[in-house]
Amino acid sequence: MPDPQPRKRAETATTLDADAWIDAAFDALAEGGVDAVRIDPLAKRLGVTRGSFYWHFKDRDALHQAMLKEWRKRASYRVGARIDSQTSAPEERLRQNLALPKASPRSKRAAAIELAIRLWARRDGEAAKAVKHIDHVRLRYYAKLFVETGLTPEQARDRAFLFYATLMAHAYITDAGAEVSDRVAAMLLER
Amino acid sequence: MPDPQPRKRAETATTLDADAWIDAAFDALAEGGVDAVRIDPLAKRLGVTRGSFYWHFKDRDALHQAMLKEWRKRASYRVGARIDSQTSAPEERLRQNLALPKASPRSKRAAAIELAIRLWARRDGEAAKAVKHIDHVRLRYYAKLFVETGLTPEQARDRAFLFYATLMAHAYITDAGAEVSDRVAAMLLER
DNA sequence: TCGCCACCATACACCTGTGTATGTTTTATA
DNA sequence: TATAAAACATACACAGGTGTATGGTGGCGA
Repeated sequence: MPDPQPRKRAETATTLDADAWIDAAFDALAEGGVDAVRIDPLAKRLGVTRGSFYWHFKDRDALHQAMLKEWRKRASYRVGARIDSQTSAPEERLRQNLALPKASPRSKRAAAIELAIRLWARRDGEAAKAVKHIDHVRLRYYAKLFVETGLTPEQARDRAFLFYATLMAHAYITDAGAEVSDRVAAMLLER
Repeated sequence: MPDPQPRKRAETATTLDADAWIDAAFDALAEGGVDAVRIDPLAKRLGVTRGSFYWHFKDRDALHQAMLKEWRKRASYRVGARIDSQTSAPEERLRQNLALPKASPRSKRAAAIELAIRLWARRDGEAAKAVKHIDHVRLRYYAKLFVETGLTPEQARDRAFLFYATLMAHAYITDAGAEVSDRVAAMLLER
């Protein structure tokens, strides 16, 4: 996710470095959960020392909160981007949501991040709020699309749940079965 | 999970204490992931010192492997128990699988454990093997039941995937929607 | 070009966890 | 009840992480 937009020179540099810390933090999160988001290892990855971190963040918890804020933004953005997309047919947009996570390296990382945050949410209230919010946004969005395909609101909610569940299972179940989840997805869209 | 079966007196005491460590380890796993499975905190919970641990286990990794072994046993047992159950109707057995995780305290813990192990599996090969195995066992079992309801093997595999996905979503999505997942489950069984 | 400030490095005190070596107590069996 | 093994406690060396205080450096604006 490159962000080469310069606003003010000084401010860009500051923001960019804080984002670099956050990006590295997400890498660590994907690999080992929240507890793996440690300052010293991140500093080694970034080629700097702890001094840099404590310039951009107050403490470790500040980084955690910044990560949650960033995740909320990204997850909401992905939904919003599809809403504003030109491909107006709802079936097509749903199909895109299924096509994207096709075992790409990025989607694997995203799945690991979601797993880590969901586990994190079991002990952290803020993380729990973020997960609840994102789940709500996604389910609302999927239901909205299914309504546009002609289903009743109740039917659409049920179908959206199944749709979301299929996405999750496809991402979390290691025993692939790619063909199976493909046929299942087709079922969800064409019935 | 009480296990009041005495085999030999001495051996029972030994086994019981090792299991006590493993049980406490699962508590820590559910709350904070593998990294939270630390010897000293566990010792404090159990009211003993590190000396006890290093009597029953070689090192921390030995405890981790023992946990994976135990999880494989439990997860397989749950499926096996339903297979040997008296309620022979496959629809009824499927319904039981849906009814059990009804937000009970135990099922919440089990869900957290599964989440933690799935995240763990991203960096540990043994954990990955265990998850893959359990997923396979469960999907096979659900598909078998759906075949008994009259579906073709291919239909049964698809339906089993949806069924498993619904279970996972019900356990992992915090934004409850209990009614929705109930209606969805009914759909999966009655169509 | 001079100084200031953003940015990072260094050094320090402290804490928590691991693993090991060696006591000390309990338990069971002869 | 004497005694050996089982089960746990204690003490130590070491590693890695957090936070803070303070020192260094490079760029850029007057």
